[in-house]
Amino acid sequence: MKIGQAAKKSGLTTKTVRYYANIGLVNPEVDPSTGYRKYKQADVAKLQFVGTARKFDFSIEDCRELLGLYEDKQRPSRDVKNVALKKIRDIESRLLELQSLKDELLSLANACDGDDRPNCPIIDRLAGSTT
Amino acid sequence: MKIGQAAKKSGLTTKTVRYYANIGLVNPEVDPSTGYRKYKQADVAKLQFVGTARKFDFSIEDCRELLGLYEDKQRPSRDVKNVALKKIRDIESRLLELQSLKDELLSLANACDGDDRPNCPIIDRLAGSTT
DNA sequence: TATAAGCCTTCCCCTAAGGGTAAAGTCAAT
DNA sequence: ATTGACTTTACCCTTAGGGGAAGGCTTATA
Repeated sequence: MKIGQAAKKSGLTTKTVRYYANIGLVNPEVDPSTGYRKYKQADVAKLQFVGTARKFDFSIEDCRELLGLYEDKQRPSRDVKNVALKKIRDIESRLLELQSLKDELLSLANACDGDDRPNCPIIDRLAGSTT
Repeated sequence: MKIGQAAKKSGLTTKTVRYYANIGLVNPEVDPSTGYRKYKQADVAKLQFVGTARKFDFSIEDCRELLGLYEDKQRPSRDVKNVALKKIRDIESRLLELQSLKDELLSLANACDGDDRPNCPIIDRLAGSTT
């Protein structure tokens, strides 16, 4: 099938599918007379796989690795689990950062009257006041 | 003072300070004979202010707005608080997303034996298995 | 058969917030 | 005068594509 249908079936945009072909992530056949990309069912499955992995916040390079693990039906599940655990650790550290950011912002916001008067602890804090 | 010292005092890189000048965020004077940027104390304070705001995850455009509020000593604190509350809402929605991502990844990882055998629920899920 | 619609191709510029590096001008001290 | 440290602009790089132009292909219809 042509790229438009492959995109529709995989839930991606043609732009994205073409991008994946360009970076060698999902390589379709190419009709040499027209230059049109031709996608098989297996290619669509890979596109869907990548689409799902991207939703899980895996980077393109992560997806490249996962796709390799996906295609190697004999690889130890340990290899896959390690990639997932690493991603989980990434997410956890971002969660911690964001949480503490939110906490400090929230306490600043709570300390700010938020009325017509100019006094503002938020600005004071951003300006470096240590109090 | 010249850019190197302003950068040091503000805790930013010269690259960053130059960038802020280029986008009109913190505008130093320029010596027309040499082209060197000249930073005053007030400029350094603004750089520090932006540096702190950036650590709070405010975008450059947010910083531009906050800098305006910082310079206007008469603005109602409400204006500042609104910017902060919006950022807090942003952070909260990202926290929710990341948390649910982490939860699903974690349950997948827990379901995966992570041993020598190839069977892997993580791959299965990425491949679209609804189970 | 002509032609128009709708698909496909490559190519280039755009995003956020700078980092890296090169070539060239400037400043301070020797 | 020269050396070394500092500064300038300018260009390319990063993520993961999005937008759109210009031109080729295909299919349906008049």
